[in-house]
Amino acid sequence: MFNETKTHEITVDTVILTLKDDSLQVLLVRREHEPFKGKWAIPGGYIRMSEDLDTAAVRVLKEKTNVDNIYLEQLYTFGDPLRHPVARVITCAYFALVRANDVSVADDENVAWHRVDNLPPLAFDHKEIIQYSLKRTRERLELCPVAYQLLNEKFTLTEMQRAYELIMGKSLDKRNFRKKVIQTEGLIELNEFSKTGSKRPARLYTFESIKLDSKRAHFIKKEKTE
Amino acid sequence: MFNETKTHEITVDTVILTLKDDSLQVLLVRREHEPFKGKWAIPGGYIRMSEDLDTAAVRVLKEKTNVDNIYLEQLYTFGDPLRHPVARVITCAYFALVRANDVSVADDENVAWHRVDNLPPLAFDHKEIIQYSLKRTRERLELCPVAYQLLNEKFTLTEMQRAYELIMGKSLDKRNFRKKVIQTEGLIELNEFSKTGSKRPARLYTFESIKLDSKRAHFIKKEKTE
DNA sequence: GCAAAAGTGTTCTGTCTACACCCATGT
DNA sequence: ACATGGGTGTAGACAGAACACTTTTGC
Repeated sequence: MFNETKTHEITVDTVILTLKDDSLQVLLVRREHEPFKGKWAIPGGYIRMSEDLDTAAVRVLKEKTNVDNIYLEQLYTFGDPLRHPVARVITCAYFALVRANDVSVADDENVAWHRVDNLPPLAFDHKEIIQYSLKRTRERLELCPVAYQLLNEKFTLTEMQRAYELIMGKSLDKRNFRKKVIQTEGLIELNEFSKTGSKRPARLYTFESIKLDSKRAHFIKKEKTE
Repeated sequence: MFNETKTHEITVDTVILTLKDDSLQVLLVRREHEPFKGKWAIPGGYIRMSEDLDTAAVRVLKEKTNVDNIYLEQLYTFGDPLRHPVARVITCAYFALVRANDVSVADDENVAWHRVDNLPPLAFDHKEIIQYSLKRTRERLELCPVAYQLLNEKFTLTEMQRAYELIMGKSLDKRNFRKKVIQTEGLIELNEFSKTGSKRPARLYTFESIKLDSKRAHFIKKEKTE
């Protein structure tokens, strides 16, 4: 009976997604300790006694990537008693969308971006968590333009379309995409043009700085319909 | 530093919703102990070491209502350090949709259904949890006909429409509602008619027994589009 | 002048909304 | 026969999908 009432450990783990090298990538860290020593895992940590779950997730993100003020949303809480081979650890999973440029990661043999379509073997149930975060990201994208969280502050519509395509995993019609996206509230057309490349310059756009955090994320759909 | 790495207590709390007396109601239990002794709260309990979170939620539900095999979905994990005035208790909240007829509750001064539009003062952050469960239920209802989880096995379309109206909080057009609902996959038109009442008998419908559990709930939308 | 990406409209189709009357039964 | 809730169809608005050519620049 003691066994049945004992409390459990609880952690936060965060799936950190970015666009990089024309693919959707997730930040993984190599585990330094058993279990799964040497395996890749999504970054996580314990929750301090004075911290809200969101705050803990923000802290973990900041520690790993040195970014804050980004899109961060609680994903799901995973509590299978067998998910951890040794202890009983329940994890409250978050996911974050970050701009690759904003991130300063020690991208070395122990911390690295991995393409979500080519993941290495992962510790615990982290593969399932990542898969679920992708599903949720797609759902979010259908409701609101969170993709701009992955883009630079100024971006072309082609870049934005490519972000959508990478996340949704399918190609989109250029005209339909633009027709829809230009009537998105908050999108601002700039009088600037990308000067990259040897082709026709593309108009740049930006987004009003709508601060989305995990608290507001619950209400995205509601806000849209009101 | 000890304080910062100490583990936390974790519970599951379940918002149990039903339709009763032409209103959406939630099952509340009166707290027997401090803190909030005597206040109403949603039922909850500790997670056993060998239990998955879903299993714990099912168990709590079974203990309180003696129903199982109903719609149960993880809602959100609430972890504000101030949500519990004494200890640090993180709660993984679930919500369940049950048929009032299936439930056997000791409906007394300590366990009772309450209309969601007229809640008594609640312990902890349980009001917020209930509000969020209503929002989620509305979202689910837009994607799939979970309302049948609240209806008797055989029901009339008018009953189903009323369920939608109570959950969505607005009245619906009868013809549009029927047009949409009759093309829902899984709805079966019976050659039986309700003989209640003194008016024209209404055709009865039923649903194929699609077993929805919290695991599948993640994939409801996906299944619909595939 | 040509290669390469940027930019631009129309038609069709299916879905959602608004809306009013007849039907079957019990009393 | 009448009161009551059950049951039905159509027209307009809107959103999403399919689809091809012209424009601007660097080389």
